[in-house]
Amino acid sequence: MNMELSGRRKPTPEKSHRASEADAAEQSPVGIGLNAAIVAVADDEPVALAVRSEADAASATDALPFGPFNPREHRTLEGGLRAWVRDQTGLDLGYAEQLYTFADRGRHLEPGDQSPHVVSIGYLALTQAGAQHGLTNGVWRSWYHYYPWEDWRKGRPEIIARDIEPRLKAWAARTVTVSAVQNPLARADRARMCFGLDGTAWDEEKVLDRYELLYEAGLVDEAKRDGRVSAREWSDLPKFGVPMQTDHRRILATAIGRTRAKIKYRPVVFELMPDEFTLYELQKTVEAILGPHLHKQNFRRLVEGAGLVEPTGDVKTRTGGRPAKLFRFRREVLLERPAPGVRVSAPPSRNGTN
Amino acid sequence: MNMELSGRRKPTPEKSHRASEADAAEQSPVGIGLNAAIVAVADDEPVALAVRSEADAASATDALPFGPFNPREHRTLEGGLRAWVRDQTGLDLGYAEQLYTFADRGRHLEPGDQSPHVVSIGYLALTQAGAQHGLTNGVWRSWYHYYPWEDWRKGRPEIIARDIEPRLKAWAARTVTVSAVQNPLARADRARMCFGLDGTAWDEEKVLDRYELLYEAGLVDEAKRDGRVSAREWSDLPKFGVPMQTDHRRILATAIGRTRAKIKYRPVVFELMPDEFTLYELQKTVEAILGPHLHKQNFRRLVEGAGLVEPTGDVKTRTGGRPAKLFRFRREVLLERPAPGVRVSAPPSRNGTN
DNA sequence: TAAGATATGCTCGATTGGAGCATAAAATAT
DNA sequence: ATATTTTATGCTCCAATCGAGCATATCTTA
Repeated sequence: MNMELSGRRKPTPEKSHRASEADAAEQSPVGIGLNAAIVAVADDEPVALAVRSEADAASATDALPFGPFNPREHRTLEGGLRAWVRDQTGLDLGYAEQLYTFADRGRHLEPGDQSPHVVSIGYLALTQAGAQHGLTNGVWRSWYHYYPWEDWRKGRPEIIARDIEPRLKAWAARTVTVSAVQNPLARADRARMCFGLDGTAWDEEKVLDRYELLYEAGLVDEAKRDGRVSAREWSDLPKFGVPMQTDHRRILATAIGRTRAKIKYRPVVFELMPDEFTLYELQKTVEAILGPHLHKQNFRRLVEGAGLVEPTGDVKTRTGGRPAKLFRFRREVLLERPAPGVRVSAPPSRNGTN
Repeated sequence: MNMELSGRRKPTPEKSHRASEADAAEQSPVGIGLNAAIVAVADDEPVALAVRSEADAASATDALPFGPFNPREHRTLEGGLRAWVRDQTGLDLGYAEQLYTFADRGRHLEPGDQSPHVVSIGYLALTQAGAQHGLTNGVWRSWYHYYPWEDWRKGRPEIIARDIEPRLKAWAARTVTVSAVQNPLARADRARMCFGLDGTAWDEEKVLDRYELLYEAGLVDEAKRDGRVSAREWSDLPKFGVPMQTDHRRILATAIGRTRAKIKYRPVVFELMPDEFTLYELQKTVEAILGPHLHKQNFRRLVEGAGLVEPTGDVKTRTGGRPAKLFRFRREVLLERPAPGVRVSAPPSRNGTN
């Protein structure tokens, strides 16, 4: 809930009433950067492509592939993105969608820093992790490397109860409840909603909210790096995931949340799959992304019933048991129903407390 | 489906492998503009705030409120937006969310035009249309002023069968089916999906897709203005909604689509309502946005059952019949369920042909 | 050849949500 | 006043959806 209200009132020149867009360029030249969160699933593990920031060899951190947007060279943002992603990593992106534009990174600059402002536009791309796609730079790293609290594949991750919950509660208690306007939700409530504390349900889509809460509370490394006061109030902090350059972890969190949401109402899983696959492989891929809460028989029924797949006629043997039929994505669904996706129900509250 | 693949391959300097974001600023200084699609519902009519572009008095067109983003003055995009929206229109925005960043507007420039590139970041804001909010500039105009084909309140709008369908079919027939790679969906299929032709269901969220299809087909005024070839192949075109400056109609279309989608899974309707309201007023507001496909009794049951509202104890008389109970939004739901919204089912195919 | 593993079909029951009937309580017409 | 109209609101019925489990098929492996 971005409810920040700016109290400032600047003088109103006549000109501000004119909707001439050319004004903007004169007033605030900034650089446009494109960040790509390139997502795949490799061996039932959800991964993202990371590169190493070499800006400072000593303190090299992970980063998302990044490139400038040059409007003279590329007509569209997405075109520019595809071009440098290919140059930089060797990947030809298939599916790509815009995520969010981040510009409020003043907090990342040292006071007095005069470096130019950069607006970065985050993109989500889905691809297959197979080596056949000619990756030349960067490495696939598990999502959960950066966000261990998101990994519910073996039940509720320990880090939540052990490291996160007590500190967030302490952080919440530390506050006078200032203006409810600026902070529409109290800290304790936000912590409860985000991390499913006290019996509240876990919402796998709130990836960004969770990361930002940890940032605000000063728990993730980026908070300390950025000089957040809240980060100075802790001692002996354990590791809350691997940090990334500037705000790349925010962008990747946005990408993960979007992927988890979108997979449910658009047939985007198939961007992550090879041409032919078994239904169980498909299920494993969905579970890698959402968490393992799927009933096998029902998953089959839903996917087949929605007309999302069709059998190729072949079977895949060596599955360890009865050979599985191979299926392919039925592209025609796109011409039939308006919005099919892999509908999956909410997990039956595997939350322990409830 | 933005599947455009850039075939270009530019030289790969060493530096492009470095993820230093500062590069961007040096390479492509552009202006950042913020566009606000400010949405409200007035007298059961969904409206957006429009200002008049005075750039050229002779050919004044409607525009969305627009302002530059100056990173030196504002720390966040949203903060900057709120500031100039207030200065320009007198409105204090409540709810606001980022929509999309548009940068590919080379097509809007005359060949050889050297004017600086502007990236514009679109925002959606929801507010109440009441005069008490001190509007000082701009006018509320109905959505359907700009997109008459979106107005299904009295059934399928005539303009679809009379003006749109035949021309889109002609436009589709005019084509050799070039590469299926660049055009993942054939023109005819896109037309059918977007406008619910030939018995296909109407998807009220596809507002942007519909507008962009009409643009591509050269039917909306902006296409002619931008010198689109497809626009030159028509004669005696009727009016396909009122045009707007540059790509503001795209932005507003995005806003409308997002509003229609979001109202279903987040309690955002209440941003459009006064503090107290009757359930019927709430229903009318939802219907203004989505179209009138709601069963009154069920709507009540769903809204009350979801715990979205609570009675104030008062009633509103002078409703023309039995006085209606007044309700208010139960803000506590935000602390309970993860994602409540005004769940409404798909319209029972009010499509005529099926 | 038996045991184990995976694939796949089918049924049952709870929940959800669409549709309509019936009644309550006001405004308005007669 | 009384009847009629209009809106509000409670309740029931029914179809579709979906979670859950049983049963069976067909392979691999010991």
